[in-house]
Amino acid sequence: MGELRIYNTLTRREEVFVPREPGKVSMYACGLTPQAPAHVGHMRGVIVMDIVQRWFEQLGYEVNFVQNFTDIDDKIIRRAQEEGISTQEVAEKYSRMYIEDAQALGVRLPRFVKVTEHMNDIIEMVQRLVEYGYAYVVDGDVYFSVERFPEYGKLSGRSIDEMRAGARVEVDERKRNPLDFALWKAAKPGEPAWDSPWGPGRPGWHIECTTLSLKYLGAAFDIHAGGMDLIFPHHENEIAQSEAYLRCEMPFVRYWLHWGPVRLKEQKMSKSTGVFVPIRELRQQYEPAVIRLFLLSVAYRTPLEFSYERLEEAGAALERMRTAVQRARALLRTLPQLPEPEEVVAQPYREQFREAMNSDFNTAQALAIAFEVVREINQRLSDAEGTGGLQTAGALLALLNALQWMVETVLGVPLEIRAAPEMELLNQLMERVIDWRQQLRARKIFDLADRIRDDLKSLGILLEDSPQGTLWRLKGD
RNA sequence: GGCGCCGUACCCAAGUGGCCAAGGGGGAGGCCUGCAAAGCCUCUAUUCGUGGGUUCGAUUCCCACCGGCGCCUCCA
Repeated sequence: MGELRIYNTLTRREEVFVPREPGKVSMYACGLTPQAPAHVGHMRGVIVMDIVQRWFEQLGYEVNFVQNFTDIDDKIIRRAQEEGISTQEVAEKYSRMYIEDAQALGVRLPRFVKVTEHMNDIIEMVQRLVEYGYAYVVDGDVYFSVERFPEYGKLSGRSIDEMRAGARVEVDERKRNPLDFALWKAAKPGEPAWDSPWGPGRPGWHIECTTLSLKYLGAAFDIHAGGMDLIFPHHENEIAQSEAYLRCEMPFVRYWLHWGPVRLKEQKMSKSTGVFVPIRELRQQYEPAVIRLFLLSVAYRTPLEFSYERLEEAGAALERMRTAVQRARALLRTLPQLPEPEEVVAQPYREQFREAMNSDFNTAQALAIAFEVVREINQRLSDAEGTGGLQTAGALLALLNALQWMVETVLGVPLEIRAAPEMELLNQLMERVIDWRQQLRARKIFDLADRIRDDLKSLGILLEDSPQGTLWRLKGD
């Protein structure tokens, strides 16, 4: 049970993860088309991949994580026309915004690669597919012939016949099969275009991921990830063209990982439907820690209903963790020296947490373990307050370390209260305020002491009295 | 119509063929406190959509039904 198991969409089962190369993990996530601000649905993928990467690192793997920007396509062209700027400018603008959002959420950035910087690679790959007989040319367009790839449909679990029967797309008469998809699209007048053996044009939708992932990660790389809505047709088509390109001698990808959709008002959050919450907007209202906690409170494959109520709950839960950490630290600070951590106390929790993460990155369960640690920390703090004894200091430290490892290192949720430059000054000021108020309380001038507490509360500064003294903290957002 | 997923307490949400069905939020009571706050303790699913079946035993496996969702078209 000590090994990582990942749900593989291809086999529809959880499988023990075995890397292509010992000690190394190669992974690719389909990035977005930078043509509009990213929304919460995109953010879920970003956070999921961050967690996956972090966990692999904890397991001792060296991670090579690549993600693309599809910086040329129909939507970008349209957007450029709307905004009156070039397609490069559109892509640049929204890519930068995306990176900024990801960083703000504490995400470790993957290696980003752009489609427009790899046109030669793409053209070469399309040429090969034509050469091998998997693709055909019509009027400057190049199409992949799904019938030439017998395993077409293996990822999404459908057959060519089934799909043809239920096809809702209008049929392009030039295609041999309605499911055939474009590898290369001839440019229409006025569109950005690149020279190719078939005339000026640009890549079809799916080819960029094949080209880029194979270029940077090689064949049969470990993990290919994306939202569930990409399973068909995007990833299905990627498999077809990639394995055709590899002459069916080896698989394109070892493990397919897909996260569930974020929904809003009972409907999938999506740019096309106009039902979405931009990350930008959310970031103004909630700090990254709360957003991450919200997203991680549900297993990554489960659809997640977006709601401000859930966000508020995540905020309350985070505050519970932070309060425990703060109290524990305060107690430890009163000791003449830091005790030796009593690891045996924290070990079972670490084990359980590990097991949860190894179960297909089950962050919901992992979080439950973290909260059990919080409870034990609080219990020990209560005991210490009751008896005035600090016998448990070593245990407390071990638990605190474990909690920080779980929540901060692995889940990437910061437990530190924000570290603004003014914080130091505020610290010193509060130290004095608390001291003055303590004197009032000692003289039983409670009305004034209470008024100080109330006034500070209205400013968002909470005071908590305890036998060990008074703790203060800023009210969580 | 086809493929697939889900239905667990007031809300969110893990999970397992058989120990008390995690955890968070909320609520109730108690303890602590000058009062608060925080915290601790207890309680809040004899039960896991409904009806069958398999089994010594099912919430967990199978079937049917009801309800919700995703994909089949751009989509993270």
